[in-house]
Amino acid sequence: MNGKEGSMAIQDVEHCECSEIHQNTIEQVLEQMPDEDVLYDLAELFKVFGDSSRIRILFALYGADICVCDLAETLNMTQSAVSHQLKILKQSKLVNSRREGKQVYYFLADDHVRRIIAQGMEHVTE
Amino acid sequence: MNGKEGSMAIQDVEHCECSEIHQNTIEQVLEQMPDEDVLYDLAELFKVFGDSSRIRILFALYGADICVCDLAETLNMTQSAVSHQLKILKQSKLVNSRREGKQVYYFLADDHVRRIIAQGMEHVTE
DNA sequence: TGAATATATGAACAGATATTCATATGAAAG
DNA sequence: CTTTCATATGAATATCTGTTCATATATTCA
Repeated sequence: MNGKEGSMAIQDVEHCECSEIHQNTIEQVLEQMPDEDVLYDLAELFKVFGDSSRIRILFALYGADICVCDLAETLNMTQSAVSHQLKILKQSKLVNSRREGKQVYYFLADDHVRRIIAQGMEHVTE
Repeated sequence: MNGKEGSMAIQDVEHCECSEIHQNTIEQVLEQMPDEDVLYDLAELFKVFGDSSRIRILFALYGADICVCDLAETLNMTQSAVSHQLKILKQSKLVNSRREGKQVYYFLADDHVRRIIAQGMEHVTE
């Protein structure tokens, strides 16, 4: 009895007890929303940036390619911890790596990463 | 015995067993790194974007001001869950609110939010 | 081939976090 | 002022996540 009836289906649960629901507002908003999976991917992307260790790694790689060991030393982290985080960063396509003998050098994948970080910095440092 | 001695102090622990540490690389990287607290704040900021529910809320608010109840209904969330997330978004200064009678309308705080999201979208939808 | 070194990875644990449930607050209408 | 309605909030819980520890993999050098 809230103006939403019939063919909606899937989940016919109430989510709030309010009676003042603006149905047309809701529909308009829903129309301009990206697909659920895009939203999910976007959240996942930001989640990767949302950790101090990973942000520090990304900043370290901002200007130069660095090997795992130097990263660990620079950031006061365990080699293992760095490796784990680098794996996450690589899976998210934020960094890439190349092998040089025994060492593996990591570097930022592209300029998207730099731009996203730069945007965030603007908000933080204003 | 790794070339780093004397006045460093604070934490004199080894973080990896590598002997091939490039000391000058490390120093250069450390110089161009922002302060720890800036990095922390930046990570905290992205952490807020790094959750599906909050991203969905932000997208819903992208084009229009919406009250809590409509948000809940639109996003298939509990009113309580929405409120909790809105609080986090507000504390991070990503949204603001105004009261209109019994309802509270939320809206994006500024264009930083839109730009950060837009940058993320570029990476995700490419 | 074998030893040494740099990196990767799996399991376990501790800390963080999103949701739910119950309830409090605050505005509005009678 | 009392009731009703919209929102806020505290506590509890289940889930997720980052680090550590132990160990595996892979490359170089003797």
